Amino acid sequence: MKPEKILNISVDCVVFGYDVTTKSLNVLLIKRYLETDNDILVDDYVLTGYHVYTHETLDDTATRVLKELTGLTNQYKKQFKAFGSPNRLTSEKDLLWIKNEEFNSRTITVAYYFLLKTEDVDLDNTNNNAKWFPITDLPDLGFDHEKIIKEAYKDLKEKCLSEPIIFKLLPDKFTINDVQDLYESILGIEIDNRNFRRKLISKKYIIALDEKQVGVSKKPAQLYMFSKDIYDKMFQKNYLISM
Amino acid sequence: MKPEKILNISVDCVVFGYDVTTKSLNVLLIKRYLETDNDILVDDYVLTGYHVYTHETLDDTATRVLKELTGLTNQYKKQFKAFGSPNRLTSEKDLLWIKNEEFNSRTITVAYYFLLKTEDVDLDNTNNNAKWFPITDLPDLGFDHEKIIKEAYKDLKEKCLSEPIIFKLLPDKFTINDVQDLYESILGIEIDNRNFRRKLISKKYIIALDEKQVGVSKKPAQLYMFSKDIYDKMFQKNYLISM
DNA sequence: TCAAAAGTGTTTGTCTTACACCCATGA
DNA sequence: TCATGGGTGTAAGACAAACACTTTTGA
Repeated sequence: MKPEKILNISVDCVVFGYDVTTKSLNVLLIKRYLETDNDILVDDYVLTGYHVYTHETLDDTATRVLKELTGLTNQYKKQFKAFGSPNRLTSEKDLLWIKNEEFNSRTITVAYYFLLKTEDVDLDNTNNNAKWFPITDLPDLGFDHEKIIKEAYKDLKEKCLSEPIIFKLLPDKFTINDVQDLYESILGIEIDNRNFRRKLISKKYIIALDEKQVGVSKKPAQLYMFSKDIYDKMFQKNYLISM
Repeated sequence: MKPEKILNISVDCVVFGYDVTTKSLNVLLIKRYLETDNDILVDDYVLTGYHVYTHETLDDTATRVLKELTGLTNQYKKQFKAFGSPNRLTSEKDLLWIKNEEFNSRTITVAYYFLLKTEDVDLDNTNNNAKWFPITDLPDLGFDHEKIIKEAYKDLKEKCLSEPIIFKLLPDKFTINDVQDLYESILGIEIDNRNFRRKLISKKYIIALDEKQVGVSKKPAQLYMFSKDIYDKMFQKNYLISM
């Protein structure tokens, strides 16, 4: 039985990756290009996404979409919002583009974001014209995808304050300063290094390894890892009313 | 032009209301009943919900659904999750029920919750067999609506810790103990009255009125109100990393 | 030996917690 | 005058914030 697309329901994925060396939080986007003999009709970027198949859950669709783009499975994903405005795909450009595609202009999309390690993604093996863009410097975007990315980013900012999802963006072994840099990138703030260090090291689920950085041309830093096991065991949501 | 339903996309609404006198957080549910000559085929409750119309945004649909059930508009609403499992409507009961309705068994629903003051809802004027149930004592529920309610409740628990949405569930004039009781109901915890009082009163957006309770048979309590204006002005999300 | 980033302590103030009794009122 | 829920204060400990210099390393 051939899988059957639901023509008016899609899943779009905001793929976040963090580049440790440039200290940049990035989003993975796909080139959209259409021209006639004389004219460039469409030349921008969009999120990766696809129809939901009739036999799939929404989570399944998101997982499939990520796998097709990056080859990766088992990445952190979160469904954060559905977008369903009747005119979300009705700009001139978007209608032109849709003409060549198989989907309904009245499509509702369920949006997910993924957090993954950029080092796990090999863009040269994708034939999608996929490219990383810093969240602070996005290109021209098609459909309502700028809005979707903004919402994903907002949710990520909030979530990273209350859950240790930030480690999904880092290599398994990281330095304290890596974590601080990442928080600073995501939140757009500066953090005092001494206070941050003390706070992070005091968490029982942050484990110092018997290892230091290698191949750096300066003093090599202590490496740490995040223990999900310990986190899960000790963590109980603390109900501190702090509005 | 007659509004046209999208047959595979719906919005379901979890309507939360708080009953100050019984100190119970309640959900508004609708009776679902179907019988043959001999048999009761369906006898349970469901959330209020409806198809999305082609010209509507998802928010529009939610607003319309609430208005049709309660007559209310301008209530706090939040889209919290989309549900799209292929078998979310495929229990025997649900299929029987759907046969009499106009929708597709492969329907995706975008779920919202509303927070409102029970006193604003006049159930006698609705002809929907709608009824309030305590969140702690829900009846047998149709479709995947138990799951939807659980997720809504989870989101509410989290949100009420970081945003002052709790006041949407209270009358405009309330006592400190009302607020404490409500937090205790939602979170299922006990809170120290003196500490809570101090903390709440210290918020600049909690304003003591020149008024006390009337018609109570004990010492009447001081009344307060919540000032959204002050809250909005002073509030900037404080980025305290507290995982 | 130098450049660069890693790493380190203390103080001050604020916030959280734990805890028990008196007060004002209407019946 | 009594029953009921409203309202009050303090001390101890934990946590957050501000702040500048020394150390280690590879080049």
